[in-house]
Amino acid sequence: METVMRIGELGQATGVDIETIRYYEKIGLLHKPARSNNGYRAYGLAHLERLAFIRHCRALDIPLADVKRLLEFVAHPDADCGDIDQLVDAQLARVRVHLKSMRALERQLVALRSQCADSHPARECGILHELVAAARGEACACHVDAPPKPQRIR
Amino acid sequence: METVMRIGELGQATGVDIETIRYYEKIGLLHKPARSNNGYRAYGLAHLERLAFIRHCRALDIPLADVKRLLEFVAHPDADCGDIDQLVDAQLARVRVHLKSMRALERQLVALRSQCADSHPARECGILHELVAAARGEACACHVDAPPKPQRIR
DNA sequence: TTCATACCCTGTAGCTACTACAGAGTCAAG
DNA sequence: CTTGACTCTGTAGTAGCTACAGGGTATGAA
Repeated sequence: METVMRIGELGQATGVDIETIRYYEKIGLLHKPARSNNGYRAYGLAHLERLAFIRHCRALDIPLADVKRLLEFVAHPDADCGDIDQLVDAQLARVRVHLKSMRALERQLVALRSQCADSHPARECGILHELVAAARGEACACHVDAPPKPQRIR
Repeated sequence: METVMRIGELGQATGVDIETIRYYEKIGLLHKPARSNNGYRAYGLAHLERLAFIRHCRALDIPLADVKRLLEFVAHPDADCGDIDQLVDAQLARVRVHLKSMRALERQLVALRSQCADSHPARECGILHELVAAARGEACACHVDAPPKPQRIR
């Protein structure tokens, strides 16, 4: 008794969009499935497991390139796993950097938000004033602790 | 005495990459500057201010489409600013959602990371085991409090 | 039988916000 | 007269999808 699923069922089972599944196949992350007589993709349990694995890694925001490497480790259990912890470390570092800037961002936006509450002509808008002043390098509510020096953005 | 800058100087003054400046011009965010005899872009103070404004908004991670709207408010100070606070609110909400998921992510990655320290065959790698188990919907170190139900990602 | 509808197929283009060239022209200093 | 730093245009690439267009297929109801 073999489990065979069409793409829609696989999507349902894993919570992954159909288009995304086809995309994963196209970039070689998901193996090409067999086809039914009508040309529909026919997936088995192995596909389900692999896709669930990918999905879980993506939920951890691990880039697809790294997911690919992890899948290779899964496929070759005798290979040395020396890089796996580094891969996770790198991901953790990325997340922490992101987290730090997000926290700063939140503070800045809260400060900015406090400058304007109601509707009125834009010329009287505290938010706009803040943004314009900040752009001029003046001290602003949202960047009180930041140096006025221009820094390279992303 | 008019201030005239070439693109490189403008980039230096604002900390924005030259290619990015041209990109902003192309998408209509930055006005087309006058040209010198040799065809080089010749920027004035207005461009400097506008670009600094954009840069500051981007540092707050405000999407370019919203930056465009803000610039329209700056250009039309008599217009009602009713939407500006909502725009900032929306941005704040985005950042907070992001922040929340990032915090969860960090916890999960830390838990995952603790499963593996040294180099050994992949079949013995705790990280890999965790990921595979998680993909199967079993309780895993990184998702102890999460339901095993598949959820739509992104 | 015919029709609606709910699937599925391929292929391509779009999204955000840049970034990275290629291939050419301009200009000042040595 | 050459070198090097700057500038120009235009195109294509990045991540990770997402959204079509334009077609085929399967199933139940009228």
